[in-house]
Amino acid sequence: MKNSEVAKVFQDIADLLELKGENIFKIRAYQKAARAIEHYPRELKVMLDEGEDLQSIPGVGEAIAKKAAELITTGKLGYYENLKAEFPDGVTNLLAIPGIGPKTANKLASELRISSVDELERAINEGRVAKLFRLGEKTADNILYQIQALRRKDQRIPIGEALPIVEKILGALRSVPGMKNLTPAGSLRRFRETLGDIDLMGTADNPREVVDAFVALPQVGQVLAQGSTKASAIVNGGLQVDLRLVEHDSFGSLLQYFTGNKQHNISLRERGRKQGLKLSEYGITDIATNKLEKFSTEEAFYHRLGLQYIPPELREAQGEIEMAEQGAIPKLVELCDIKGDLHTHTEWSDGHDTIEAVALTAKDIGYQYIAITDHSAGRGIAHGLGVERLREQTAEIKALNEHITGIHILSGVEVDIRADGSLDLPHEILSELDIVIAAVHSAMNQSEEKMTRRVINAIENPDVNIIAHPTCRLIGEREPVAIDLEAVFRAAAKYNKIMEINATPERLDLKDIHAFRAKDLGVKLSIGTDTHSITHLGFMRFGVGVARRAWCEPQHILNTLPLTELLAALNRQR
DNA sequence: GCCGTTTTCGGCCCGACTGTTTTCAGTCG
Ligand SMILES: Nc1nc2c(ncn2[C@H]2C[C@H](O)[C@@H](COP(=O)(O)OP(=O)(O)OP(=O)(O)O)O2)c(=O)[nH]1
Ligand SMILES: [Mg+2]
Ligand SMILES: [Mg+2]
Ligand SMILES: [Zn+2]
Repeated sequence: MKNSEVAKVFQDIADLLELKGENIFKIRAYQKAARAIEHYPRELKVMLDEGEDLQSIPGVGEAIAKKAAELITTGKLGYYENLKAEFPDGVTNLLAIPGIGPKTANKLASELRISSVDELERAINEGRVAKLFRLGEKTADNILYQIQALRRKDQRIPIGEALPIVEKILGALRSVPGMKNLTPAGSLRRFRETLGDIDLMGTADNPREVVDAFVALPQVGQVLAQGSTKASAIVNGGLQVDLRLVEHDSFGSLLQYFTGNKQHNISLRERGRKQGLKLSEYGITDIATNKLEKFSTEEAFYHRLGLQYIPPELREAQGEIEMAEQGAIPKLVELCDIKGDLHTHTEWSDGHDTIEAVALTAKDIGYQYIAITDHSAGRGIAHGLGVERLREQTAEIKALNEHITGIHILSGVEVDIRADGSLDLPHEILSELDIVIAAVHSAMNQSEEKMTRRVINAIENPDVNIIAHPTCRLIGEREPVAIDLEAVFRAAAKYNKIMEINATPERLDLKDIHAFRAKDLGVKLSIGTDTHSITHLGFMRFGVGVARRAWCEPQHILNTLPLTELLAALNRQR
């Protein structure tokens, strides 16, 4: 059973306990544990197999660890089954409707016997909901609207899709009079791979005026909430934007609050409490004197708490506060540390541009080197290169290297890993190349055992340097293949092979928590854009974002090495 | 249910907005 499935069960337990009216802190404990498990860098099943204690996960104690073990080993959880039996099926679906919390859901279930979204819709249309105590016409209308919105919209948006839209919204917001220090926050600033909404913030002499001007923008549709310091609205026909404003001198504390994540904020605030301090978006209040201290920067805010600054990408409540206490936050890799791109395609296979165009664009970016890694001729790949074409390409690259200055082109290939684990090209040609990346492109529904064996086979192959997009997932479109990454990483560490962080925004593969685990096991990583057109070279920022969320420093990333050291490292591998 | 550099018991983040409220509960960020 996968972590995501375990997390779902605990989240569902939390929902059921809410409906039941259980102690709120017990509910929060389940919610916290569910989130922690969902984002934990190791599979709980593997931990159990290796006899490790699940209580090392923050928020997981004796009771939840025991329940998780039962769930994973037997596939069922008695406590959960009993709890579910107390409620009609599907009643927790009501809680997914924005505006409906446990009290309302409970009321709907107990007084109107409603246990599904469809039933709720009918009841509203028949006027039964508005008659309930403390509900009314407006509330009923709002619920109806939210039901329809929920049916339209497809959950979370990949960050790669969101960023161009965010740029447009930022452009429009900059024109709002009085708006200062406009800044992205929330999951967008933390660089999560998908975003639930777009959180933007700023400062103003008069926040209310700016909020009013925001909702009046032509791009802004339905306004979900609007007050004197913030507004939530649907922008560009779908995306929810949360805009928050404070006065100028609270910029640092607002940025801290609004960047999150929620659990990071709660943990930080609990820690502050123990020092007699009350933390909020307005600043830090000394509880004894009731004096509010304001902060213009986040750095000062964290320092006031005796903590090292924590980069946004690390604020996921996975031990970063304890590390900051000890001054142990690493200096994360940055875009400017990247010396070249190791995964690109040209018109020689399925790319759009010439080798020269790709190389010159890379040079403009400031890279020292660029690897051309077109596809091999394997099954399912259009325009892949065979031995002869690859030799021709190598000759052309050699010629180009002689007349282009300021950038070195590596000749390489992205060789297909066949279903049986063998490579699509023979040793003779692979050994002539500067770099060989290998990847799965077909037969993706193999069993976990087969797929794992297949990829480890490629890792063991002495011609291979890098395993590209190891799980083959496409965010929101294709699930990752079934593969035992723990075993793959151990093999990569043993054979000194590199795992790729594929920076194409719909891939981001390895993803953050898996890259973290690989790094922890001593596996070196590379970041490659998988460029198919020169504009894609800019995807590097997404890969760096993933690497930062994986706590990577420059030393963990192969392509932070300067050219001569890179070539030496590649040679040592083969 | 979790957790501990004051604690193994008794706390558990803090504030904004809405609707229906005659003073605040519910929900959300
Ligand atoms: N202190 C505190 N801060 C919160 C709470 N809920 C949200 N925040 C802060 C931290 C969040 O990152 C930020 C934005 O809230 P969102 O609901 O948009 O969450 P976030 O952007 O992290 O994730 P998302 O991708 O939108 O699901 O507001 C809370 O309950 N307490
Ligand atoms: Mg958000
Ligand atoms: Mg938000
Ligand atoms: Zn590729």
